Amino acid sequence: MVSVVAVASHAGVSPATVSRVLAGRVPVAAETRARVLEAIEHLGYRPNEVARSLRAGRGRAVALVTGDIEQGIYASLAKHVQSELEALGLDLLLFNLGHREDRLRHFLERAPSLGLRGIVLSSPHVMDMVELTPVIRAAAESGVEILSVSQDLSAFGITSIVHDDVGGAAAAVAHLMGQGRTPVAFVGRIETSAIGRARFNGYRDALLAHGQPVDPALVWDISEGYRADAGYHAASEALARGLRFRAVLAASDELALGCMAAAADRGLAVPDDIAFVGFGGLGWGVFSRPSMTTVSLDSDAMARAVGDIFRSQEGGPAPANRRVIQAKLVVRQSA
Amino acid sequence: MVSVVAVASHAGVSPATVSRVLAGRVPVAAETRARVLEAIEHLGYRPNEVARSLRAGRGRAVALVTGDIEQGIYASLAKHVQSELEALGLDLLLFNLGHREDRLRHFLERAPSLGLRGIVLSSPHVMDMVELTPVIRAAAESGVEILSVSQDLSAFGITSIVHDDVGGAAAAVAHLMGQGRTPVAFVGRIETSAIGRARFNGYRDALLAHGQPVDPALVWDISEGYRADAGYHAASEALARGLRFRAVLAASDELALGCMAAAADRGLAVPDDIAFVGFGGLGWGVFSRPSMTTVSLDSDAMARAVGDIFRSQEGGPAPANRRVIQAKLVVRQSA
DNA sequence: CTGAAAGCGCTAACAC
DNA sequence: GTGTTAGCGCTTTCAG
Repeated sequence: MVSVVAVASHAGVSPATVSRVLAGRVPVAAETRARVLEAIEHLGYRPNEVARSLRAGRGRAVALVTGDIEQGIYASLAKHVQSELEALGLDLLLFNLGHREDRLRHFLERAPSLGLRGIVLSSPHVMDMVELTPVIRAAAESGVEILSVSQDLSAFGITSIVHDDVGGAAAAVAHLMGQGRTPVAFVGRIETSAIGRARFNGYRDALLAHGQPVDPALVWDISEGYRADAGYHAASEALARGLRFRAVLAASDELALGCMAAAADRGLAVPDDIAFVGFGGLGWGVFSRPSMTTVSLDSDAMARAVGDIFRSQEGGPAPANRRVIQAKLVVRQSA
Repeated sequence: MVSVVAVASHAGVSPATVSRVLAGRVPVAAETRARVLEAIEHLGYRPNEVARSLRAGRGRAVALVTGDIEQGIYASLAKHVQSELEALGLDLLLFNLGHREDRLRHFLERAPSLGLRGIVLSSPHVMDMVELTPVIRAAAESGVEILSVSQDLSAFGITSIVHDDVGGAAAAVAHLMGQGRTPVAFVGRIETSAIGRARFNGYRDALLAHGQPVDPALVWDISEGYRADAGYHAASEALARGLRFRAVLAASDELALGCMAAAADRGLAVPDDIAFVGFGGLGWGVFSRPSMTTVSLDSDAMARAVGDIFRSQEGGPAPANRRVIQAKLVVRQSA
């Protein structure tokens, strides 16, 4: 690997000067700079990022910690965050928890020694903040910017970028009520999911606001993950038990798809017999049949907000400790 | 950050001894080791990975370069590869090309300076190997292990892990022929996609093997991406033009979903009027209605093969230059 | 405006 | 078995 020393000797200057030309913050004689630039070009020199990181005390990587990258919403977030970071000259380290939340702690403990610039927590899982706080504080003190995307941890002093899950769920319920599709069931109140809980709260509050009861039998908890199979099983069981409901609000598009399949398998018409609303706004929702009405989340806006945090680190104004992104109901065929 | 020096002084030994205890390759007196371990524990010491990387000349990160992480198959691959790498103590750097292939070159140029352990190329895009070869060679010479996953680049000396796309496509065609669903159309021969091309070749060869003509009007190129909308538009147009076909083989599950939507929108019955086969075997395919017959790809097996490469780097036997993973037809309702 | 020198944290030689 | 030393490649004082 060609180093500063090689460039320096080729240009007949000292390594320090090469470094100065690279940094561009200190004046260097135009003629000297030209010679250095020529040498860099000639030798194909690339500054060693590892050495820079060691020197600087931190590197240029930001970790994205997801619950499950296979779920469309996290994949979408990963895409946009990567793109945003790249524009800032930062790299994205991907860490997928795969619903094994104990691994989060180990990762956080490793963070300072990895020289991470930041960590974007994007797990829906309810975290044991009592256990995690010391680790997070240690990381933060060593200069790692920690933020939560999707789950609100601002109460714990962690900058959070969240969707208006409550508002989104409420909009969905209002839409269903407006069509007279009651009762409305809810699927996806995973006990361990902070997001599932928030969406459930929005559903519950909206029902109450409309003077509707919240029927526990119509709230389907699922054990883990927001995958289609969980939705299928929950809805199938409800239908088998003869529960009466005219609509289902699901905590993810995948869950909603599973539910719709269960309805279809019983010969029910969507949305006439039962209407379905998903959460996420994933691309394929347009092409399911019936196409999916969904509370659309804006990964791009979330990613831009993440970018803002890291931009502000470079001297700009610090963004708010809590940033809320709107969730918008997209009405299609299923409701 | 607590360093070796701090640990050393706390344990009353030299930094080198601490390092030796950590490495575990050199004998250290049991009593000394215990003192060091105690100091490490006591101070909460974590070796600085950046310093290690600088010293060792390379780090512990492997980059996964995807075409589009939002596509289910790449998200799935990312998940499994991350998990596999983690077991090896390696981190995953995610780089999403987003179909802007010129960025690949820049990334490859940066690779050596990032101290990457390896690069997993997982883009379907046809690469300009004439342009890329020098960059790849430079990276390889600096110790970065480069491998291609999904696209066969073994002819260029790049270890490749590929699915049997040809065999998978052939199995799909054979299945459709066995049901008498001819003619069979193909969607997704993207000009710039090596994988789309491979799958098309399998389709073409299988048709010919069955004594069927390959009708150019039934091969739908799409401009970019394997998204559902492209499939929808291609199939809609074909139907609008009155083209006659009884089945469609799509180069991705997303494309197939789009095609099925187009058929549904025209009131056609699936699979009776037209049958559809996707490519990928994504989880939600079970829950589309009709559920999707698909050529199932095995991201997990691919990831394990990737893991094998990096395991072998640590001294084991080097795996073959080309590894083929079977693609298996999964028959569901759509065909 | 430029050079010399120190040092980020670690480990591999090389002594002892 | 253990300590001393040097150096990975870079940037940043500190001199000049």
